[in-house]
Amino acid sequence: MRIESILDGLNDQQREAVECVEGPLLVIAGAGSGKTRVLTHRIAYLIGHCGIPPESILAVTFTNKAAREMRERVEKTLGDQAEGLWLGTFHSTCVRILRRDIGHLGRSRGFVIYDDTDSLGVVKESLKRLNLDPKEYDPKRYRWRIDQWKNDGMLPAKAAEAAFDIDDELAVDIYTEYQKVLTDADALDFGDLLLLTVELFRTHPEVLAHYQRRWHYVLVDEYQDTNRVQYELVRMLANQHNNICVVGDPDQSIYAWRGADIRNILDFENDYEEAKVIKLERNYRSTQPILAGASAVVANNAERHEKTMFTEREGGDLIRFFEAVDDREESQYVIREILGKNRREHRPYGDFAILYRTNAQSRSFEEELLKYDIPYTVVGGVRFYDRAEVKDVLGYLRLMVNPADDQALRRIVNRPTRGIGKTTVDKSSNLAFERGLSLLNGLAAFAETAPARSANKLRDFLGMMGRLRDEFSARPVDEIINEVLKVSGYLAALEKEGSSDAENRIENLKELVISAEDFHIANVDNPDTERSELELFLDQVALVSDLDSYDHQTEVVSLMTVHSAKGLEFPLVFLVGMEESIFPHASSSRDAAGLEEERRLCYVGMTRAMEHLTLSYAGERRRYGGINYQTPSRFLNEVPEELIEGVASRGARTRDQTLDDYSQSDGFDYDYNQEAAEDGSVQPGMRVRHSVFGTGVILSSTGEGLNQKLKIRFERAGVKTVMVRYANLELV
DNA sequence: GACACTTGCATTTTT
DNA sequence: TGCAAGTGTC
Repeated sequence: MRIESILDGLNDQQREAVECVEGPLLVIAGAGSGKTRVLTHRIAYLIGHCGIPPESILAVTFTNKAAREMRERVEKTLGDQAEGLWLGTFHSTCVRILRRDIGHLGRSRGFVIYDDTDSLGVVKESLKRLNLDPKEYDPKRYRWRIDQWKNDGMLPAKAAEAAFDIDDELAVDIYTEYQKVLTDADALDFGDLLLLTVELFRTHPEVLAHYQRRWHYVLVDEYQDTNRVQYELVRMLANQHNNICVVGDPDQSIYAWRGADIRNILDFENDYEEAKVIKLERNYRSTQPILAGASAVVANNAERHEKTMFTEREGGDLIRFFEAVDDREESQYVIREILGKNRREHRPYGDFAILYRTNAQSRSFEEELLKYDIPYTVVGGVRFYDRAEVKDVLGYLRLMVNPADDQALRRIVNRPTRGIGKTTVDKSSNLAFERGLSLLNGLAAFAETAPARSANKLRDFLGMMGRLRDEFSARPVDEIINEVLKVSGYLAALEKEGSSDAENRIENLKELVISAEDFHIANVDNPDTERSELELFLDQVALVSDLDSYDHQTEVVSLMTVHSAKGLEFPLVFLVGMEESIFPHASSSRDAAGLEEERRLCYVGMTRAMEHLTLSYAGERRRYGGINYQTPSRFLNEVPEELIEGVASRGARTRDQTLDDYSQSDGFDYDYNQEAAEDGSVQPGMRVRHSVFGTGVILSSTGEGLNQKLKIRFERAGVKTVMVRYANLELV
């Protein structure tokens, strides 16, 4: 491998980050600065130039998508030279370690992975065992608390030491019970995957030593989002060789609420002696106004690593502000802009993204997109593998692999309904608890004494599960799923229902079978002698997110939360709902830290845009049934005036005008109230009234006719730049 | 045990 | 307002 081809096309800082191979390195990589590029080229450089064997390199990311993209890019450069490289998410890395070594902790290697729903079920079960009323003791709150402890690397014993009041002590009791329930079910939740790996390393230095010997080079992506356990994990692994390279951007740390600790990245230089720091400050993504606007906003944060981003994409459109009368007008405006740009400028729909703070905001935009038949995808929301029908089928599969999986059993025991209801399950559950059995065995025990009718139903069910387990566990997954759908009566029940919803579910199940086929095909070449295909399949689906399957399609508008948009980019971005209480969100704005995280989130949202950014807000908005009067987000005031182009609301007229009016014309109707501009009579020095900004004096103008841009000093609103085309101007 | 009705609740969610 | 979980009735 020639060194030039690896270093070609990198700027000086990127190149330095790639070549600085030994010792601790922190790469502060601003938005759009080529972070992934640095990581992948660094790996290629290590292997292709330095001759480091791929198996002594570990690279960890947060998402499967990031891992996949990095792997693809590395393989593109190195081909099969990269074989043996360990590149995965934190969670998948830990799963692999635990599948091999969890025995040292006295746990079984065949554990299943519980998702959030399962883990909430475990909290409920724990409350029950402790005789606590779930109405008085909110299960969600305790799940949250337990999760915090796990993120902080604390098992129940540690948590007990740190508990500060009676309520927290009770939470420790629940946490203790929770871990017992998990262990009984031979299950690990997401937090356990990390926590137990760290625990394993802490208590078994010889195991840690094995991995330290193996990995001489450790790389971590999105380091600003690491929590305490992840921090410790990385630290332990890197401790031996000290060749640790972390990449991240403190300004894009937006997961503190999930336990991420921004200090991990801010303190890197103190934590690792003689750490080198390289800043990537050149942005390759956005035009100057966008980058300057976003940077100005985030500069208001106090807790910050100073950095100055720049772009060579000078010029470009100003950031557009749109003030709508209400949420409906906001969505109409956005969708009409999309439609207009698509038709007039032939912008493919894939160039557009609508970003919002909360998922609930997607609705009005979806409705509008549907009206105009514009193709779109909503990222996030319900994951494919979280759909009820998919989870049901997976429940059967999980139970086949692990008969102790009580959460899976509870889910599917009466789905489709087969006459095994709440009473039967409750009785069996009590019996299981008394005798220390799994719920499945509890059902079997209960069948012994139950009245004939329920006993028969139970025996049918147990027999079916037994047969599935004995005869199908070792088959290809797609075959197993088809068999489950058949013998459980699941498919038949859906077909009988015949509703469109049922048809939808059947479609989803077909999709599941297809993904199982794909998995089978991919797996044939690379058989794991120790674990069955079914087990591997379940591991994989437990660790995927909706975002992982998100493909940037060229003809589809993307809708998602700002959180989901991190790492993505779009030529044209609408960041909507820029209002106090939404963005920043009311429940995050109470303390300075929460507000700063919201501001970083705003920065993330704005920097997704490559060419054009519109920030919109509505004066009133329907929320929770009632109408709320909204004030513009404080973040809007933080964008420098000279970067803004204001666009006026169409005000009352829009509200009366129905959409049909638009679709009957060509959908565009911009020639309202332009009397003042039509004869070119608008000139600097004139006084005008703007429907939103009030009265002001025109300072300067550029362009002609409808495209004329005016800089106006408003008495109340300050200096704004508006376009005659959009502004509702009146001469005064 | 199944189904209709009521009630409470409503950030973000890489795994 | 709109949904999901929980409660009450047949």
